[in-house]
Amino acid sequence: MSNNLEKTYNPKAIEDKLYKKWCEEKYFHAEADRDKKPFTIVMPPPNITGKLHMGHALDETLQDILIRYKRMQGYNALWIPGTDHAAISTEVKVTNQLKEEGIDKKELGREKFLERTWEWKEEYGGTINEQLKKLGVSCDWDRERFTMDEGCSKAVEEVFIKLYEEGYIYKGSRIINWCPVCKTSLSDAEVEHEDQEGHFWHIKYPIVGEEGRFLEIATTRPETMLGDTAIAVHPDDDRYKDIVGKNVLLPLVNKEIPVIADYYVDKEFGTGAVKITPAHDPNDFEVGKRHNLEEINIMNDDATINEKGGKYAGMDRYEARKAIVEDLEKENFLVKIVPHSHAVGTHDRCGTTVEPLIKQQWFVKMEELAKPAIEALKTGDLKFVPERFDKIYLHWLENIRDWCISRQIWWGHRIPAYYCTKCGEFVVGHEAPETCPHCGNTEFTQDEDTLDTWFSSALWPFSTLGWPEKTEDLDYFYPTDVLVTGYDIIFFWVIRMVFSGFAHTGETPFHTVFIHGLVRDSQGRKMSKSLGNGIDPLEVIDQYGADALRLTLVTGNAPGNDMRFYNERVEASRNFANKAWNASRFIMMNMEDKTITEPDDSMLKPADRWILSKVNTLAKDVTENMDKFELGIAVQKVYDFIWDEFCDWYIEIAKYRIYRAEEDPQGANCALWTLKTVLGNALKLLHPYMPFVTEEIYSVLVPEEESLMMSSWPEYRADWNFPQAEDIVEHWKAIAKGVRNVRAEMNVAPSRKSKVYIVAEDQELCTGLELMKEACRPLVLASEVIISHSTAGIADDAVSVVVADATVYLPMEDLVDFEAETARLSKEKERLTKEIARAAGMLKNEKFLSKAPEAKVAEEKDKLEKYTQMLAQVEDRLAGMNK
RNA sequence: GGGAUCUUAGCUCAGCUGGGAGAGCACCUGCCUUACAAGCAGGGGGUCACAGGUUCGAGCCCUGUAGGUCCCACCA
Repeated sequence: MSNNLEKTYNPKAIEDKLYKKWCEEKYFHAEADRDKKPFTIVMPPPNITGKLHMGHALDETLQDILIRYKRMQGYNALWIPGTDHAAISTEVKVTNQLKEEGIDKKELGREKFLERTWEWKEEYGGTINEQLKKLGVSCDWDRERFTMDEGCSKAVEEVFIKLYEEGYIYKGSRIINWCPVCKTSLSDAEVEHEDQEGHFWHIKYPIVGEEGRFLEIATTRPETMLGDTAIAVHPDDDRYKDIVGKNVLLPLVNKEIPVIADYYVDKEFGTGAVKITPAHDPNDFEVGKRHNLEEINIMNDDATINEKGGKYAGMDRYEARKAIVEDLEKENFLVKIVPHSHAVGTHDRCGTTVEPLIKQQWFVKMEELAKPAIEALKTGDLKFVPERFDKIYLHWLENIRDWCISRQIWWGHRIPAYYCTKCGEFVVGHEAPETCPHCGNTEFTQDEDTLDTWFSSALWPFSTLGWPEKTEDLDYFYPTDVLVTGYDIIFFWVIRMVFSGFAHTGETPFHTVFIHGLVRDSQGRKMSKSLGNGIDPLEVIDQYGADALRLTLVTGNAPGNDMRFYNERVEASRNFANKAWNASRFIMMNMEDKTITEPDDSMLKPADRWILSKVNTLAKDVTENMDKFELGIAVQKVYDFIWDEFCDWYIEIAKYRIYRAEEDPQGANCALWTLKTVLGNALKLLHPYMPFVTEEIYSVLVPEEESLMMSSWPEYRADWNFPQAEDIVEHWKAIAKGVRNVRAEMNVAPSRKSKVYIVAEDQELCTGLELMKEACRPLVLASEVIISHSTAGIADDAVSVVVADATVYLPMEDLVDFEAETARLSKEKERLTKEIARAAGMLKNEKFLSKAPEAKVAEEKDKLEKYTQMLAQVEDRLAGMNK
């Protein structure tokens, strides 16, 4: 930056360079150190199937802001990165890739398939990390983990065995969600319910022994009638009371099934009679259990009808539906077809309609495990930001059902259960036993199933720190501090991490869950591959820089809310980076060839004190906001400070002394020192949000320091509190605004300078204003500024501007339209009259006086006084005009 | 069916424990003023969805209404 100063900020020229330096210097690395307080975040591991999308960009940016902030505050900040093996997603991807090569997964075999998947992981698994680096994330790459690496796998095995031995894991035959395309079971969380337009088929079943009498049922899935084993009605339903206990004839199948009574049935819905298919519906399964009904599975794993389906065998479930409806119609069993929309479960990874099936699966018994997780939230050991997500968390945990953890796929942690080849009994353990405890056999085969991908990520906060070993890292960094993630993943992951933390480490894995929303497109739609409306963060970085992207993602949005993303917003952020860059460029240009020293306190002008005071307050406010996770508010304050206070006012005021460096080197030094100091602090406050541009500027501004990211966070200091200086500068600002305003209204050319008279009664104010007279002269476009107590010597028709405690006069008779000036003053009079009425009204209110806080009452009194005085001045002016 | 959340300027959204309505973009006017036209200065524009209530005081708290979004849920 020093020699060839680029006029606009060019992120490409610095980002990669700085990131490389940070890595080389090991700034991101953290080791346990008992002299420092730890601050730990584990990164939600991106899937190895994925590439960086806006959701990641947001998630990682928030984490990076927190970790950089805490690091600067002196914490031993550790951020652990890693990736997730994403069991089903990856298996689907690799399977498809093989398919394109004409290779069938089954034929390839398990071993070869896994080899292939590992290759795939090596090739693509790391790309997302490279993309993350473009964002500037300061995570500890030396500690990068993978959910299927040795340590994590060990943790998974340990947990499985432990939970099994404690009775929390069991194997059972239960109805589960089955994906007929992926051919695996799914947990409830992996099933998405979407409303689909379907039909209600009304079918009549002949009642056995009552010739000509039928029982009419309504169903959305006629094909499952092949597996019907009963018809259920409500016990109190008078329509059907007499036929409970009788049999009906199942059409097409020609089998007699009983009519049973069960409270599950809703009398008001449909016909009040429900066909019961225990093997293909979760409710029917429950009803079947209560009534000891036979469970007839009529489907194969690919959702075609099996041999139990008679003539329909071999048909797909939807073909079978069509054929069955046709046959029912042919044989006069179909009463009517009514359009009906209802919720259909689909697999969240592939969109296939889920088929409820009875299967042998492994489950985690949840009720007991959920209790400490519920308790933690209630006691405050765990909290959500924003709080409203408490309810979602609690509702899920309080209604939790057992977790189906086995998957019939190959990519994942294999279940550590070993089956005796002779008697078929199994043993759970780290490896197969020597001999079967049941029959003495010595041959075993391991369970073919793998575990739900979330089973391993549930252990992430402690498996990454070495658990189950009792490592120093675990002892020092665990529990972690904050978990940052989207609300869409609370069920899958957050809840499972919390109960796992309690079950295996005895404590919550983090004390705060910081939840963010989704990044949507400019029209508010979810970004998706199918819509093709996704915006690639890397392209945004390429075009505008990582800092601009990061700033965009954290501003203009309240925590937990979704946000819309569009380039105009990034442009605004980029412009801000450029603004900061240019302000710095200006300062650097003027600092060249000079040694800046800290001036004696007495040398400081009101403007210097004012801006020091401002940046000091800013540090305090920003820290408070960040501690409350109000990141958007915090950075907005820094933005406003840099642009509106520092650039628009302080730099402009400082120019006077800078340009007179030769006549007054001490004054220039004083201004430059203040510029450097204040900018340095502002850069620190901005650094967590915009790490690259701030680091680059800082390295030139403060070359004596090693790095901005490793520097210390500004703290509020009592000696940088200058209310009097602030008062003077605020007066000057009001004067400048008033002058500019009036000139603009009168269309005075900017090039035309005028004399500016400031008349104020208060001596102290006059003295204060006088101190900055020359520095502020350009701000009021003045040829000369005259400050005094009286209007003596000012032409009667001079234009006046009334500000608090003072009146400003601009003698521009030739340029001013007399009528326009009268009108303007009248308008001003009206405004002031209103303000006075408002304040006076409040002060007349007895209740206000007695109940409002004293400070508020005093404030209103001050305003009343101020406006009254201003009104008098305006009226004076008007009287003068009308002479 | 249960729950959450939103409704504020033309657009997208902030607005922390209640104390004179804000930003960015867009728009209008004037400026290439030696850091920045990705800029500077000035300006217009809002019944804070609606109706009640609490309060000295409500965009903010309470109740209800309307509309939108999302999540959960075993009415076949």
